[in-house]
Amino acid sequence: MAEKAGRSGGPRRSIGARRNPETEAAVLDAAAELLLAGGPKALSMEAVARKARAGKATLYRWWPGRGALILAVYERMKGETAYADTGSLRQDLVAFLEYLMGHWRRPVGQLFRLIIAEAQSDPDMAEALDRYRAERLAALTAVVARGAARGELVPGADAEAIAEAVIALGWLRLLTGRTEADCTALVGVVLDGWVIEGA
Amino acid sequence: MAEKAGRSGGPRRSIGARRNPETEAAVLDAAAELLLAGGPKALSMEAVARKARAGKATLYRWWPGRGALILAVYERMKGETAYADTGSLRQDLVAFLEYLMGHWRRPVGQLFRLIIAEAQSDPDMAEALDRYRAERLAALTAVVARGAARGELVPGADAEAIAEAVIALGWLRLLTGRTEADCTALVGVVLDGWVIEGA
DNA sequence: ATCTATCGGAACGAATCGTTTCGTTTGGGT
DNA sequence: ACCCAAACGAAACGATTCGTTCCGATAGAT
Repeated sequence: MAEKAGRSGGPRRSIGARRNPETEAAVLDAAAELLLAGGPKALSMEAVARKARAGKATLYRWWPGRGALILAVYERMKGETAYADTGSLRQDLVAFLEYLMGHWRRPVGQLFRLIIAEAQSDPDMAEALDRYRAERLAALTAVVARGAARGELVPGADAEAIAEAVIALGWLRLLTGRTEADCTALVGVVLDGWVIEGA
Repeated sequence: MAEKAGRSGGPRRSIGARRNPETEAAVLDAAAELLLAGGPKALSMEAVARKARAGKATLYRWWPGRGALILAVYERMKGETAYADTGSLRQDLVAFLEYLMGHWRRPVGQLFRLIIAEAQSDPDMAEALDRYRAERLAALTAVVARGAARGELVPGADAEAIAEAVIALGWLRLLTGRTEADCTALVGVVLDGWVIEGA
């Protein structure tokens, strides 16, 4: 199933001197399905080309290698991350972490694990991951800073350091297959020292 | 260099119906040198066998695959982790994290990154990593609990959660290539909420 | 003395890699 | 209207690695 041979059943042909969107979609579909079905090592350029009924030349024309293909699949799968604004920093962070963990319990989590793994040996992947991480860290730092501006934290609290600690816990849990977690407790460990409960 | 052909220059032969320690040493040396020189992807069973002047049959006889070989190299490289006992929990944790970061700045850190990466797709490696992680978590939890027993923490502090948060920060820094860090600040983020400074 | 497990070496089929070539299709520039 | 250029699928290439399987030689174990 899902061999993606186009609606007509026939093979996709060139649509002229420009990129065929159907081909791109078929390739990314095939790559995603391979990841889902057989895990990371099932994703070979060879297998993707076969399943997508695409030529390897076409693959290498648009995606320099395995890493680029994985990133493209990820970019397509990940949606927009929502950052709650409940008025309580603690609740905001718990909501973020619960969203993150729930997100990672789905196939996209397996994909992100693979990206982190690839980044340990592929410089391009490492750079892409670092950009993404910095982007997320900045967003979460803003959440913490917003809470601090509301006077929820003791003076001198380092918003970025707190955000990084929350993210670090998320990564550790993801990489060790423990995304079922009490997010309230996890946030509490990091936050309890800095929050002003009553006032 | 370091082609490890034995002291006499000739090839190693069987020493009878038992394992040849020279062969084991030569294989692990070769694997470690390949990792150091060419990175993770340079470590293939083929290359190790070539450099160690060993038969592939010999490799597969003792190490089921790439993962087992990597683990064996790691077991051989990692020394005993020392857990300081300064009388101050904060100083103990800072010392631990500084030791860890310093440790990981050396080649063994690159190796540990590779192990984490492999564990994301290799179940055997994942299990081995989980055992190791649990072992280290228990040891660091003991350090925190020791401090709590001395009355350094507020009542109700979760020693294991605090230890896990410290480890999580270490992992995040390792995986994102930022092992140069202010360990005092990192520990502070997690610990400041729980420590009783004066008393 | 025989048994047995080890050793290095070589070869095997299979899979994947990255590149290249080919013929076909068709939009866009001239 | 015409033709070039680019994209397409398909196939083949040599190279590399994988995991397995033979082989003859070695030497401790029984």
